Amino acid sequence: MDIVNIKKLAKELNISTSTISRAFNGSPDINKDTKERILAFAKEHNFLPNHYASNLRDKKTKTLAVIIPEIANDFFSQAINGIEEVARKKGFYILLYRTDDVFEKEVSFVNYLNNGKVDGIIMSVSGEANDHNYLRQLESKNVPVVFFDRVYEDIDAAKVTTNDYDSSFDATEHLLQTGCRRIAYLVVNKSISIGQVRMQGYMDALKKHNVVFDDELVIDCSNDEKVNYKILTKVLQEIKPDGIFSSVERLAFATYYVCNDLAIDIPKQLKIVSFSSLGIAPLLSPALSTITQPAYEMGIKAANLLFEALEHKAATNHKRHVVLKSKLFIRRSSGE
Amino acid sequence: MDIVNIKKLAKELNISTSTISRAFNGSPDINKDTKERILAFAKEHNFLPNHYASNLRDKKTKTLAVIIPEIANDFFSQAINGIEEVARKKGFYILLYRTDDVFEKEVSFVNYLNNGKVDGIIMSVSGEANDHNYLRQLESKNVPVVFFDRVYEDIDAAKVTTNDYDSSFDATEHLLQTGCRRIAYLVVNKSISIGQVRMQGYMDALKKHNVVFDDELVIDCSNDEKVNYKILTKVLQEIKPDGIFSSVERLAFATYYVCNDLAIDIPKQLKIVSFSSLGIAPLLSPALSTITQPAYEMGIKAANLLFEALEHKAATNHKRHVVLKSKLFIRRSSGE
DNA sequence: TTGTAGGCGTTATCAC
DNA sequence: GTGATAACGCCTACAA
Repeated sequence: MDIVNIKKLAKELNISTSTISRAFNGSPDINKDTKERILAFAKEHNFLPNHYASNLRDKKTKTLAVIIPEIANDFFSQAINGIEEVARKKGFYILLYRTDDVFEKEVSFVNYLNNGKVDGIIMSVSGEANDHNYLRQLESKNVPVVFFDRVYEDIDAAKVTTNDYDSSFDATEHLLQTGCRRIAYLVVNKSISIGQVRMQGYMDALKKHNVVFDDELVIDCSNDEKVNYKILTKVLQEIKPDGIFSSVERLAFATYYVCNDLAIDIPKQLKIVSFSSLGIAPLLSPALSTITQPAYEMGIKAANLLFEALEHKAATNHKRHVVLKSKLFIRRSSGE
Repeated sequence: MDIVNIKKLAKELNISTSTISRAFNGSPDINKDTKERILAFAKEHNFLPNHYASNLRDKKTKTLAVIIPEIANDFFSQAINGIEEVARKKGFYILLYRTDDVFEKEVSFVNYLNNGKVDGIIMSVSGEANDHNYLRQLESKNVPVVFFDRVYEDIDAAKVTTNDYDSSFDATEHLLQTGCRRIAYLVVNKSISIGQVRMQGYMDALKKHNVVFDDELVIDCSNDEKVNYKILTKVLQEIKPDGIFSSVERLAFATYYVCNDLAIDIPKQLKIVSFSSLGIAPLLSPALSTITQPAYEMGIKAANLLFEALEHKAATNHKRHVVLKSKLFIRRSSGE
């Protein structure tokens, strides 16, 4: 017997489809025995209500989209874990999308979602200096959005970030205090707000310590490892910084590789601090000093904000911006 | 104007819903001008066909589920990247689910999918010695399944694995050749097939070199880092192996931490080789010798197998098992 | 407590 | 090349 829908089940059981529906939806208006009989029979025949049909009826997808620049990255994968944790408790499922930091992919995916595909969206964005109207359209369709880590300031959505300015200031100051005077700032995308905020912390720390900001020391890197290797090789050979403040984990690793090949001693000749969520930073050679963001907690918080918006549609007008604290871990790469 | 569905669009344009539908589905039976007019108008009003309604009609979800034990793990996140890559090209989306290596979660999620929620499933499994009937039910509903890395041998589905036996044999032999005689085998879940296959390679290498297998040297670890730390501390203090062959990346890291704290010198006092997809293994202190699986390629392959099954439902009867090759990288943790 | 009927938004079939 | 209509599987008034 190949029972596939509520109708056939109804026929088999000599019962109406509505009663069956009630059995599956925790309705109080149903006899306990009837319900048990239905559920038992359904289970036996391996039946479950079709999610798409239910959704078509009541416009609840129980699904949320997570849009991030990359997956194979400790920060993001930990954040996903946090989001998943919350989503699961709520009985929600996750549609995952990776933008590779390409703005167009972000736009096309968000547009695709713009038709009742998901109940809400959690994202870390990829393109700053662009038109963000595709996001405003979601708002008009009541699909709440929560940004985490990388946000668009011009969009009125809930946001979860970390105290990037302070961390960057502290990390730079730390490098200065260990004696660095020519600190390079490594960044992938200067234009996105997070890159700017972090750079501001860096600049202000320099200023406080009367070190002149040198434009040459702001190193714009790429997403391509080989390109970064070349860029950094050139920087270490020609610009010769004595400190590195990396706003992106990947760039710190690239620096390590270059130092290995150029036989530059970390931390003697070059001190390094980097934003990083790598759990095994202490195991690197030398142990990497990190600004570690609470990635998992950020995921949890972002998901909670989303569910708040979902659950009290009304109170959604005051969008919240939650700022969590990162932690600076000083290790051998910037110490003695 | 708040156009939300094909009907209202039709009214606005003085055109039938069928024509609009045709415009969106690349039907040849439509006047080019009409089509352009419709698409332009739709775009202007931010309309897209509702995915759930379409699905209800033609039973194509354009979505596939990816079920894995963990996300924050280089192997799996790289594999997801590969899967995503292929899925995207096919216009498919990904529903991600993490089992935390808990068999019950795997079952409950798969059961949830058992109602037309997705077109296919790619998974790396979590519970070996169990009843896998929940998976057989998918088969009857024509939801193809592809396993990767961790598979159930008793389920007739396409599989993508690596040459685990050979790699394990080679890694163990390498340790023996560097002089190790008491090599501990670290494993998380002895019972799953992948743990067994890797252990067999280990045992056979021992035998070939006339080293007696010692049960005491098979170290059953957990998913909890603190517990592992304790277990490994005890092992290094009491059982005192001179080599470690770790079937799971995480356990190698734990060993590093323990060695740091016990002041055990790697590789002088203890040599280590581990399965690992960590890109920065060379940057560890000391650089970690790894068996590196082609995670990304495995994801690609798994997704391709799934699409094959999806596209030629007929030819699905001979399920394929693809075996890719891992690579042994010998670095300082097991050398001089 | 249970049943009937209409509709969610789309598309395939058939007619024109 | 276009339009009317039924159906996909489910849920919720409303009626009984």
